[in-house]
Amino acid sequence: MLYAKIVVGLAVSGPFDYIVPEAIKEKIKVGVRVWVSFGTRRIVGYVVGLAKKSGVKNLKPVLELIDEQPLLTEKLLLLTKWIADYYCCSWGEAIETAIPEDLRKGKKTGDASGVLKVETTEASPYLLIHDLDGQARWDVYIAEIKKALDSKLSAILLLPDVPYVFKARDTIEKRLGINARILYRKQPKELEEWVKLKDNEPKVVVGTRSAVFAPLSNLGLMIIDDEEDSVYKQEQAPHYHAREAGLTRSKLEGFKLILGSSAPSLESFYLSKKQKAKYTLIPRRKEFPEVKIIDTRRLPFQAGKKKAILSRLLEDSIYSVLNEKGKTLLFLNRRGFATSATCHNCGKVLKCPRCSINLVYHFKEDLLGCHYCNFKMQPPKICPECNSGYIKFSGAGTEKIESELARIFPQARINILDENNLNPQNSDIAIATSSVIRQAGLEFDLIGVLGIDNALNRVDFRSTEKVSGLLSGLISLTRKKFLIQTGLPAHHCFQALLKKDANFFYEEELKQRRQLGFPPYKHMVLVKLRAKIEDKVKDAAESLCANLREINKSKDIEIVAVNPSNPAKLRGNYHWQVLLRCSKVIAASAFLRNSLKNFRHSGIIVTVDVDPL
DNA sequence: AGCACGCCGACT
DNA sequence: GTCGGCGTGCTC
Repeated sequence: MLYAKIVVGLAVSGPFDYIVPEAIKEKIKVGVRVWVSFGTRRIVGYVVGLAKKSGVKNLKPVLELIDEQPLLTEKLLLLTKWIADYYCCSWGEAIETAIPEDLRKGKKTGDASGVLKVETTEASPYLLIHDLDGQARWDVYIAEIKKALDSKLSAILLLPDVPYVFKARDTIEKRLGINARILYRKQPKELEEWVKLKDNEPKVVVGTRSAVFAPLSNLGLMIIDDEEDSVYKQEQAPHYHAREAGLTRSKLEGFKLILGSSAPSLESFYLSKKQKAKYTLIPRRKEFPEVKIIDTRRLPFQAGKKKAILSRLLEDSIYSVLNEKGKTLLFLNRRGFATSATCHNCGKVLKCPRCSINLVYHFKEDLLGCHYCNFKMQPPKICPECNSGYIKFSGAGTEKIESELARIFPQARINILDENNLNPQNSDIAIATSSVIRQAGLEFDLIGVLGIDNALNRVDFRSTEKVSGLLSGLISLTRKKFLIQTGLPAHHCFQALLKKDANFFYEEELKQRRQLGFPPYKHMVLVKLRAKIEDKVKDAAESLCANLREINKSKDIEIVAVNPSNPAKLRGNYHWQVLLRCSKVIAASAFLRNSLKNFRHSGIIVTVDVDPL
């Protein structure tokens, strides 16, 4: 008798044993897909093991073989198993996040030939490239890819987004004179492209997050560019991070892993600090601008009025740049005109009906909009709450700044840069939110940073890191003058710029993270709960938290808090979360898997997010 | 995640 | 009397 150990793409722990029928005994292999009856359903199963005996009675048979050759290599099975153990999902769910959709639905591949195996036993060194120049790291990438190909090994290059993938593919093809493959979710002919990667020809694959699972068997190199980008963390469960998956895959398969960024994550910097990764700093080639930090607490008041949006110094600087026909960029991370709409009479602040978020007034459309869901409404003439007061708009967004500037500098051409219009060509003064920073090749004579304190005052331990990354992106767009208006001038994310020391911020931030027991020193785990009824979610979250505290025996696992999420209401659902902290994620994940198994509150959806961003 | 089984309310 | 609500348990 032969039995197959099979996992399925559902939130159920397996593997499940099935009888292998005589007819397919010779053909079934670890790594193939099969059709199985599961409960009352017929679904795709993934064979993760074969055994001569089974401890389970009344087994069902495997219904049908889907693949002639293993779809999943042994290494890919190990990697997905690790994803399941670390990110607290089932092995089957992890496998399904690693393969194209057509394969999850049981579509046949038209056969792939992967027989020959080139084992690479090279130790896996990690390299972190901190590239202040912005583009210089590409020389290293190209050289390393060439090196891999010369040793008849393949390379994977990950980028945050599809347009970058195409750009990178072109660069590689041009500089190396080869053909590179492209891989990203939902690309045309994704399945075909995926299957083509399985032959053993050395090749270069350029892709997005999911390409970390590209089915290459002879990897010599993986590069993760812009490794600090949050898109490398999957928003849906399983919430894996491509950097962590890449590090683990590198350990399993023994290839070199390069992390590249102009503003590395603290996780990666810490990796290099611990000597686990080699650190290379590429210095900034163009001149460093003059940096000034303007203390807004000491801004002179305009005669009898509230504080000005622009400080005197910034206003004067813009004026002289204008006079010299130069270009100014003003950065403000708040879209819209007014960031809150308040009733003059009862003080009611208008919020999105589906989210716990203030509505933002957009001048051009003359609409109030929610920046979380796409809710929009006409601004009411009088307060819907008390039916008497007028609605007053306050808080400055990019549109407000635009109108202010138009008043102060009537002669200037002023434009807001956003997703639809990233070209500052015809602007004397461009106003932008963070979407602009990625745009390569922009150059300004003056950059002014406004309203950054909101971002810094968030109850998010990563807020400082985000601001620092934002500033380093911005400062790369000028070689002349960089002005920051802030009420927190002593903050290390600003002081780092004054010191012109690339590592100052990281050292300082790591000190604080260590003191507070935050990542990368400790791991956070969020158990998220959501439902339509607020009280139900609250009760469920609190009872889950109490339950976890009661049954937790591990000294390493700390059940920190139970809170409403931020935002607490999103698209009509209420969100609560239980926060855990630990040093050993695999153990904490196993603890949660066990505890959540018999925790059922009807109508409530529970998900686990390990290492949340 | 589904899907079935089972025990309570309001309808032809 | 029965249709159907969803709470509960299971899937080799």
